[in-house]
Formats: sequence, structure tokens, C-alpha cells
Amino acid sequence: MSRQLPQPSRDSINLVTLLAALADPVRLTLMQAMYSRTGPVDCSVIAEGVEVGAPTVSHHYRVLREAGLTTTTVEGRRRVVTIRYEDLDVRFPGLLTAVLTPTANI
Amino acid sequence: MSRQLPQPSRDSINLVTLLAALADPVRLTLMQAMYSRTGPVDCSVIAEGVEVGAPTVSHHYRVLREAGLTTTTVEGRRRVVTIRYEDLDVRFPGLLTAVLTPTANI
DNA sequence: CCGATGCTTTGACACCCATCGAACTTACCC
DNA sequence: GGGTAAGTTCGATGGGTGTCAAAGCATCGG
Repeated sequence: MSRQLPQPSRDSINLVTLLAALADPVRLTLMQAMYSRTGPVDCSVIAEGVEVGAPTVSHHYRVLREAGLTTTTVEGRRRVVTIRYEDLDVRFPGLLTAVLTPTANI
Repeated sequence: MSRQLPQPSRDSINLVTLLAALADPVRLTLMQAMYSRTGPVDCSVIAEGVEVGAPTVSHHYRVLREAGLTTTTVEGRRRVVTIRYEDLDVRFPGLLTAVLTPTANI
């Protein structure tokens, strides 16, 4: 039994909000960590290597989700976070690739 | 006789800084206005339709330039602003297109 | 030389935001 | 049920930022 946390519909994803969500070192690190993995991963696993406390990580996951970048599902006491590849590719083609390719982060 | 205002080198353009520069409605509007034109244009011309005062516009142009998105040259008492297409395409391929295509702004 | 023009700088103000500690909620396990 | 574990929420705090009014600085035209 798993429920999904509220997130904006594909068409209501705002570009400025999306860019603001990506324009933070911690959130960009989280997104790149998700991007380099295949399939959904526990958010605690992704958050390794990020040097901020648990409340702050939780805050950043919320910002990413509310911006339309990720989907969060509750499974037991864990949260599984996935990137909304399809929606984002329809809405802003090429954006994710341009932002999250490893070479972009030097 | 025209001089160029200081701007970061191509390799020192930072992705987070660049995204933060784009994550503002006024600056994104300015960038999209430049993107839809061919060749350099006076910044005063571009700034039409933006509903903020002159000092604020000046501030936003500075942020864009210091983030590495634009080049500003001084010509007399005017400033001519151009997007750094080549540098940005080398550094973050596809990003400009993804962010500035008109369809992305709905 | 003098006024007007185009843009910038400075200072001030209000607001937003990233971060943390503490407390809370929910779920798993013995 | 009791304890632990994973996340969230709540305040509070400090720093950053968008905005404007006023003043400043070159530059062009007469």
C-alpha cells in the first residue's frame, strides 16, 4: 500500500519555479544523483554525501516535488523519489538532459 | 570606440549561478526577448514591456552578464546586450534552446 | 558650455529562503 | 505495547535579493 504525495499536474509546471528549484547546490546534487541511477531509489540513499541535516533534506525534496520535478511515494516509513522524466520531456524538451548531464557540473 | 563590460570566462560559468540568473520572471523575459531577435539590440528596446524601473532593469542586466549569459558592450551612452550563444552551447549544450523556446513559457 | 539622455550606483526596505534544533507523526519490530 | 527508526513540521535565525527613490556619471546635441 503506497500513496503519492501531491504534485502539480504536467501542464501547470512553471518554468521559473522549476529553474528556481534547480538553482540550489543541494537540490541540483540530489537531482544529479537521481539522474545517474536507474529506477526509483530511497531518498535517504540519494541524500548521502549531502552535508545538510535531515529537516533540510526534507525541505529540498518538497521543493523539488512542488516544482514538478519529482514524484514522491510513501512506502511504509520510507519515501521513494523519482524524476518525472516523461512529463518534463513533454513540457520542456531537452532541459533535463542539458542540466543534469555530468559534464555540466564542473 | 566601444568597450566591453567584464564577464566571466567561458570555463568559469557556473551552472547553479546560471540557473539562479534565469530563475526570475523579469530576467527570463529579457532573455526570451533577446532570443527572439536577430543580432544585438539596445537593452532599452528589450526592456520594453517589463514593468520595473530603470535601476531594477540595470540590476537584472548585470546579474545576467555576471552569470555568463550575456555580453554587454558600451556604445556611447547606450548598452548593447547579446546572448553568449557559442560559449553557452559549448558549456551547456541544449540548455538555451530548452529554456528559451517560446513554447516553454506558457 | 549647458541641458538632456541613458544608464549605473548607492542606500534603504521588505521579503524570501536555506539551515538548524526540537517536537511530532507514522510505521516497523521484538 | 514499548522502543526505535524515517521523515515531517514548527519556530527561529541569519543571509540573500528584488525593488525603488535619489544621486551620480558619461555622452550627445545645440
